[in-house]
Amino acid sequence: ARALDKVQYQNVSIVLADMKPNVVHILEQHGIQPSAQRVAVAEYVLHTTEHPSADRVWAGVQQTFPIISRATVYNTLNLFVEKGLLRQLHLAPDSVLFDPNIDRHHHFIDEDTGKIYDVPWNQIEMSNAKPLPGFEIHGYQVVMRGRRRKSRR
Amino acid sequence: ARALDKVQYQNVSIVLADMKPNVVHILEQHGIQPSAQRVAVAEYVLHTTEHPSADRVWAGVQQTFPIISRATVYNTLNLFVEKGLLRQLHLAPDSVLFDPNIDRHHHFIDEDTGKIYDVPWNQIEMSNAKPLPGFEIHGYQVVMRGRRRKSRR
DNA sequence: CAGTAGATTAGACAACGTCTAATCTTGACA
DNA sequence: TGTCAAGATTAGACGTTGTCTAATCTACTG
Repeated sequence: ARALDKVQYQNVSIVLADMKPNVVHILEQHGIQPSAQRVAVAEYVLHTTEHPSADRVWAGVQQTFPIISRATVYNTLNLFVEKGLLRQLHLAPDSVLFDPNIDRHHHFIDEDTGKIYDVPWNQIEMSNAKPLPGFEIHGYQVVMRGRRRKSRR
Repeated sequence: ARALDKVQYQNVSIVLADMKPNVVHILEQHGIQPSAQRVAVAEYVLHTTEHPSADRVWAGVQQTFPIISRATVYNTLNLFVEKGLLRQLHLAPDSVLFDPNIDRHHHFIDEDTGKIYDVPWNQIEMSNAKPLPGFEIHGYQVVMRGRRRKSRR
């Protein structure tokens, strides 16, 4: 695997000091060419416990990697989803969210803030989650909605 | 309750022949002023088993009620949701969908066509669907994804 | 050191949903 | 019935999200 400790674009070169080689390996294991931009996006999106939107990722990555375009972030995130590195969530009306947790789990949505929380898979017992007749099921999850309880005593 | 058998706008009057008075009562029961446009939207959206988007509703209503603007359809659908007549679904990346079925139920998404099917509430047995600590839960549902099975023999 | 495949880019573009100011209709009241 | 205020509707502008395209750049090959 290559070092990938710097990248240059348009005569400007950028040193990627803190890039853990770990991320490069993850990309390669998923059959993704580890360009510097992709490493930067992976570095951000795989190390968050939130569920950021594409533009949120763009803003976050730009802080450590200023030279990256919006199109690349969108391309990269879609590539990661295609390669099984991320999952897309369609839970909010505003935008698609990306979930770095690819293990089975459920979601809880705070209706006030829009924040999304992971719920462990085995916290909910479920049975008879069968597909419709004539269909095959690819996956399922429980989506819960609620809001923070008023503190009382 | 008023008759509401016609409406006029900009010197053009439209007769609402087939409007079931039933729909007018439903609107009034939910505290909604039954204008002609609202009745037309309700007539369409409450009598479908699909899960149309707002623009889909607009197109559908226009076939029987040509004089209605896009803004009114959006306003009306949002009003219906606010008054508990419809529910919003955030299942697809493209647009918000509206569900005339306000009873508890689950959903199955055909990943090929994007079509959404209702799944009866009691078909799935679930337990321990508790809120996160410090939260109160407002509702929950199971979202399943899959595709039509290839026919074989 | 060229040549080529793949990655990146800026900006145009399309779709969805909201907003605003103006206009219209309705219902109340005289 | 005529007037008026409150509410409903409208066209179009606008903002955001996401995709697309053609051009440019980088990295790999020999």
